[in-house]
Amino acid sequence: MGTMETRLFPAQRSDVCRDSVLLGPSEHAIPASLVDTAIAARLARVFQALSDPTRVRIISLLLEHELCVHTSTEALGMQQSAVSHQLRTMRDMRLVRARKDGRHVYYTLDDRHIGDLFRQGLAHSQHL
Amino acid sequence: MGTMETRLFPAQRSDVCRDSVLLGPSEHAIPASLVDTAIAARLARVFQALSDPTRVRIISLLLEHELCVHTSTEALGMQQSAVSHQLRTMRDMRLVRARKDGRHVYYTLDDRHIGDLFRQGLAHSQHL
DNA sequence: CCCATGTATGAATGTATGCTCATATGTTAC
DNA sequence: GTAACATATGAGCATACATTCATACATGGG
Repeated sequence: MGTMETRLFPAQRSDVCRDSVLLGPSEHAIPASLVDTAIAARLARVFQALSDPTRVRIISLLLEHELCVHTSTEALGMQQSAVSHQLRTMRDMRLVRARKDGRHVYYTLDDRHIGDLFRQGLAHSQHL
Repeated sequence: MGTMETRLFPAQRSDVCRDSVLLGPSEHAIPASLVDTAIAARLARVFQALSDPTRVRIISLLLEHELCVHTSTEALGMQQSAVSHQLRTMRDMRLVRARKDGRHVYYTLDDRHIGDLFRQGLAHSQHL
């Protein structure tokens, strides 16, 4: 966690535009914190996985314990097809895992980090 | 952080389908953790704000200090118009704040929580 | 074996969204 | 004023994606 030490709120008037006067016109100092394109894409993908209301609600459902598709469908008040499609998406995104038992399929959150992100996002969205 | 105590990985076979046997056919116990539709929508919106590679890169840029549009544009290697459009979106989403100075406009992260979310998401995306 | 139940999936559709191009607005310098 | 620079914005386009409908697949009960 403490890998990236960055004070967020200096709000210094230290723009690189000023630096460019010292460095020369095209010699802009690109902030070292700029993430690589590939990294950015992966990170965006993670957030995108959580960027849909239905998926958010599914995650909240699974925070407590695993649920089968049928129950989730009823809890969400949506069509079974829609839920299955989302669960498929979420499986591809490694958000959930499926366990088959007879004709039921039970879904669980794949990773506790997902729950953590969910909760932190929730905290932020409430203090907005 | 410790507001919601949920063990994520009991993987108990405690689905409500089983409970429904006890409760009656349509008497499914909906997990209390299921968030309200409005809450879910807001939360999804927060994550959606971070769900685009360009926005992610912009956030990473602004982690260190404020930057003007021009510098950001060069750092990102994108068209000025594209960056301005994104910054506009991000302003609407309360991700960034603008400060005007002469012909420059400097952007900062609006809230330190954004940086926190960013870092936590980054951590998750890397351990995937 | 047949039927009900639980789940998955493909096609179609509507909508959201990110980018580009062109252009408008605002500011500084000459 | 006029030119150069910095930023914003609207229209158009292409793509991504969430849902619905119809249907297929799988399993268990009678």
